[in-house]
Amino acid sequence: MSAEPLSRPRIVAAAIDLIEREGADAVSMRRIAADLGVGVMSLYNHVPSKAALLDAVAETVLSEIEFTDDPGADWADRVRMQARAFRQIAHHYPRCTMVVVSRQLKSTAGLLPVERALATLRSAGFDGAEAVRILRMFIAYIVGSLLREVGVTPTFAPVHHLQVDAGKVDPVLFPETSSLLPELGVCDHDAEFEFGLELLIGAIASARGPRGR
Amino acid sequence: MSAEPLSRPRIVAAAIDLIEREGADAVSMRRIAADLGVGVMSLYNHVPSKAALLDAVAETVLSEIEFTDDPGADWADRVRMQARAFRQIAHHYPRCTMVVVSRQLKSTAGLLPVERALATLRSAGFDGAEAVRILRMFIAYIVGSLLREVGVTPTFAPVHHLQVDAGKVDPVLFPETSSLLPELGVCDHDAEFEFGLELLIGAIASARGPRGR
DNA sequence: ACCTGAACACCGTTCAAGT
DNA sequence: ACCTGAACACCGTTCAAGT
Repeated sequence: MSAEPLSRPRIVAAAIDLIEREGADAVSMRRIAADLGVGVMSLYNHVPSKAALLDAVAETVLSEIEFTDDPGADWADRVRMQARAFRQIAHHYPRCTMVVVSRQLKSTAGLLPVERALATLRSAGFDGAEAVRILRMFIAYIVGSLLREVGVTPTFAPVHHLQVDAGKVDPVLFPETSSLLPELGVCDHDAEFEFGLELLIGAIASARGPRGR
Repeated sequence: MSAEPLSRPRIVAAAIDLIEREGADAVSMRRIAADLGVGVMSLYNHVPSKAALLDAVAETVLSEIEFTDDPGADWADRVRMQARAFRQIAHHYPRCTMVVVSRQLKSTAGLLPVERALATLRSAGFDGAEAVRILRMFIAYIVGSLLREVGVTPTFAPVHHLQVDAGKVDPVLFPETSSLLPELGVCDHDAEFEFGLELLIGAIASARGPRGR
């Protein structure tokens, strides 16, 4: 089918394609090989195992984040931009998001974002320990937001099914939930994400001020 | 092996056991059947598919959260307690956490926590839309924190490997990261979680005040 | 109603053989 | 160095047969 030689990047790209087309459950070495028009075992010349391939998928998606950092800008603006850049994963590779988030990478693929975030927070006047703490908090919020956005987090947030079978939610047992079904049934992901982001940045900013820096 | 009859709860319990013992990857219908001392196909009399079984695992773990709500307490205290109760999942069923978080449930299993949270936020004076927004933000933060705690979120937070191969992090390319390796290499999950929780509660509290209620 | 073994269409990966 | 088919030890699930 393709004249190009088999290579690790081409295999990873095929895997990402397959995941976006049919979901992570559809991934198999045999399927990817078929998509590339080669025998299964050919893959193993470039990738040691399926697990390693999925790690490579995660690393690649992570490394494709476009961080356009403006070191001259306000630290809060820089944090905003970095958080939004990270969130782009969910838009560019929605069905890979779970793969990215569920693989424990041991490479340095995700190190650049970390470096930038730490530098930004240090420039805002936080010491090392504070910067790490704050970074972890932002990552927790962002990762959790991505999972909701990608439609994976349980029972909470867009509950279209509940809206549809509104009768299923007993208004006596769950008065608040059933009265808020309209609100629970829709979710403006942009607005939702920005709301929490601003809240966190605001909280961080006022934590920085009072302590006097 | 066991005199008790096969039943859905027994199958789910065996699945949870297996996940906690050997991880989610070890789960197979055949393995669970073997653990229960029955033929594989017997399982299908109580559970329609492996996917449904994993959903049941998620629901069961979710429903075992111990929410001890004190409706008389301060709303901030109630939010604190509910967030901590949710986090108990990571302690009680660490290796099931990813399963819980990665399954999109359509049952009402997780509705009770939602109801309680909404009621608490309404009692604090937030209107319906605000309560939903705030709940989603807390859930994002908690879910993201659980994933870090369970050791699954990529490259960030406890980077023991990086600490071990400290030589791997180029201090020229990643000055902040490499100088903060000690801080990045350890993580007090309790402290980390409480830090973000208090920050969020504080921010919510001051968002409530100014608007005058 | 519940259990079951055989069978089918898949998996990931090892190995020995090719070029 | 790279590719490959056969083979092995697994999968989830359908179906027909048992009780």
